[in-house]
Amino acid sequence: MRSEDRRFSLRQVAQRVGVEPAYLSKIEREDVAPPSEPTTVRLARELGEDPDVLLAMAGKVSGDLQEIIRKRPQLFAELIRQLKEAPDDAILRVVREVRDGEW
Amino acid sequence: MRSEDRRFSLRQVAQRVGVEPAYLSKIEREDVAPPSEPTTVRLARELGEDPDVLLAMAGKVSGDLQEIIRKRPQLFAELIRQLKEAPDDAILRVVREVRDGEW
DNA sequence: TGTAGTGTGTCCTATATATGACACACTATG
DNA sequence: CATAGTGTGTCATATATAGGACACACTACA
Repeated sequence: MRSEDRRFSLRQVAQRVGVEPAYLSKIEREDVAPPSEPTTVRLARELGEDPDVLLAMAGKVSGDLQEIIRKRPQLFAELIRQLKEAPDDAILRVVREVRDGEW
Repeated sequence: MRSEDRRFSLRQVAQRVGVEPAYLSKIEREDVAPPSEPTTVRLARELGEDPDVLLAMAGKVSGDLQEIIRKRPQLFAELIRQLKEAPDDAILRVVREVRDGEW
């Protein structure tokens, strides 16, 4: 049905996200540098995508993650570098362990 | 001995770091925005400080860490948010566990 | 066949980022 | 007391970042 597709036209999405259609067009075709974090996040929400994934595609890391790291730089730096080569499921195991963990 | 102190004069350090003395002066007094990542890292090395810590003070997160995160955004996002409130020693335990871990 | 909606190309601009250049006033020292 | 070295204030600037404005050509549909 056309009235459904319409909701995802460039202009409609652009309006909901709060940017100019022409700008959104260029973003989609990667004709311009990726948008700012706030814009990227609004866009992700509008498209039902994971903001962290879109931010990653934009070459960025969410500001809230950065803040967490910055509060204990050495600890997190070591942890993350340690996990650089770890397989996904090893990281997942750590995530669960921490979630269920007693400390 | 003066000749030892001299090595840490603004100008000497500035020269080794590769910036103008006036600029370094402002950086030290936080009269200007923190320098770029490369400059911050060179400065940290010159002062014998941990680059990750200086970067954190500059409100930044090392580019190599960001890259690691960006390669698996969901996994790392969840892990890091999970560890937001964890005490230092809990994180340290995870670090060791991963280091010694079999995967 | 006209009109409403679509995506896109070109040009422009405001703000932030990251730093340099240079002059100046002060201090220690030979 | 002259001079070599110190830190600092002021001004300027180059590049990057983030996005708006507007016109245009195409398509669908009434």
